[in-house]
Amino acid sequence: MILSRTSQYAIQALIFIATRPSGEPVLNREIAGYLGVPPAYLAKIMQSLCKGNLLYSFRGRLGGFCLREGAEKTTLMQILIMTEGTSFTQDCVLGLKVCSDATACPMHKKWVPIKHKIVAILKEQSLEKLARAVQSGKYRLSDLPASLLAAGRT
Amino acid sequence: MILSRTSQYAIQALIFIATRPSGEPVLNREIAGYLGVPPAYLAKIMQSLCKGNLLYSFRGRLGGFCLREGAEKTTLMQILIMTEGTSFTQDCVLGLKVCSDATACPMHKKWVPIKHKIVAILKEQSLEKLARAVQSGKYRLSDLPASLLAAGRT
DNA sequence: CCAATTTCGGATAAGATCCTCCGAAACAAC
DNA sequence: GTTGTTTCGGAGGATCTTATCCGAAATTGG
Repeated sequence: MILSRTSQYAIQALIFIATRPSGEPVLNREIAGYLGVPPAYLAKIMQSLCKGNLLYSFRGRLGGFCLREGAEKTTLMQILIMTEGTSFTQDCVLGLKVCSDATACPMHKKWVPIKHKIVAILKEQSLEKLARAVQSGKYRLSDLPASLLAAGRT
Repeated sequence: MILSRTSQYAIQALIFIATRPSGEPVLNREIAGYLGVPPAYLAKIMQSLCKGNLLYSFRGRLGGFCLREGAEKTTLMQILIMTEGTSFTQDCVLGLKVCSDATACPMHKKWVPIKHKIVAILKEQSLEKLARAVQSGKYRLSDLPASLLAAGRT
């Protein structure tokens, strides 16, 4: 798998929040229900996204999570650095500790352009943009069928 | 990490064997020593590569591993399917169980071309080709300094 | 204040990956 | 046959990721 579950859940959750009216806290329970992911685990991820200054959290009756000001501009690259660390676009494909243009593994020359392309695409995708894509109805954020999702919303 | 340790060790080991005279068995101990990887673990990986019909194994005094006939033509893609399964180039980036052109996640359209490019490159790289690159001296297969590697060879 | 709701924080369990160990089997050299 | 070498196969441990649970703290509404 190219991305950890944690990263996938984090991205999905953030996009979901970005599709909702900004400023209105969204419940962890609602997000987990919509995405079909384990609520207790998602809660941990949400916590770390708060610590990463992407989200505000509110406890109690009108509680939940919402994006910090400006967080709609966050790119997938920034999110992944938070969840996967910096190494995931830097490490050598073959696992060599040092692998640069000067001292390269036999895949280096072929791999570097791919890596750059991936990073470029990840930096292009903002939460705002991805949320709009979902809102357009052309793209999905969840495996759950639309009928179930609509039911959960009421 | 984009590739599992197991996959990395497998690829490294196979390329290493491909750099050696074909038909002469190479010891697991020698491979592990050259690559700087845990010998007992590598031994398990070698076993599975035998079962995958990439290697012959010989026990006893003149034992070791060598490539099966034609195995120099094996591509990285074939090796990775053995070690990672078929999912690693198929799965959705965001983790959706179903994500196709018809019913796509918001990253799908951007991601698919990258995935195809990766697969294309993996299919281009044969053990033969990679071994020659290492033999040319321009590329390295190991983190260990050349001085140690030369010492180990005697 | 009290009750209900929600996140927080820590502990812990389940699963996968990574890694080690050891006896057994196969093989070569003597 | 004996000895030394090597892979084979199974069992187990270490560590990381994924996931669960629960009491505590914060917040709202009555």
